Amino acid sequence: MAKKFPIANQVRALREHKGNITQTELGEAVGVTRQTIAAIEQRRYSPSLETAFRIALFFQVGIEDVFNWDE
Amino acid sequence: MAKKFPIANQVRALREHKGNITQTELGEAVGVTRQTIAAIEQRRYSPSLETAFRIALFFQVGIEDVFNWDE
DNA sequence: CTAACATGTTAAAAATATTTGACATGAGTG
DNA sequence: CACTCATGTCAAATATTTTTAACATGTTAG
Repeated sequence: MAKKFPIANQVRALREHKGNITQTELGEAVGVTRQTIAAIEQRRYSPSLETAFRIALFFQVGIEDVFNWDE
Repeated sequence: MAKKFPIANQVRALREHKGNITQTELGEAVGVTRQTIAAIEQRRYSPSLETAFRIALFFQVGIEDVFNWDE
């Protein structure tokens, strides 16, 4: 079970670099709960493309600056 | 309901440009059904980030060459 | 110390994506 | 015409994501 999904991400690093945004704050900003942010950071599942886009938009970077293929 | 999701995509154009790939062929190549490809092309829902990545990889372009924000 | 956060984690429910199995149409071919 | 193929669509089932509501830990501020 629990096979980790094949896309790495920089969410935690971006949160920290962009002035210590909290999981809760990021979640509120992009419209998901903090548990969802935590699950994404831990690569527990593949978020929707829409959520991924919203996170990238929040940090004002491209999607591929947040998520990258990593099989 | 049925509000269209806010990300446009170039899947159909890419299929046609890349030598008339069929929805069925693309689906098989990326591991989803042809109905899923059809739904994505028609913007009926937000695919998973993983499916989006696999489509971009298939066409050998970046994710943002396939999907773009469009609220 | 105590109170307030930030994060981890989990189980159950709700929402959404995806599959499966149909049936329909139009285009093209023999 | 009859046939195949590409696509649209739909309903029901299944899978996956996301929410909600807890409880736990470590850290920091007063």
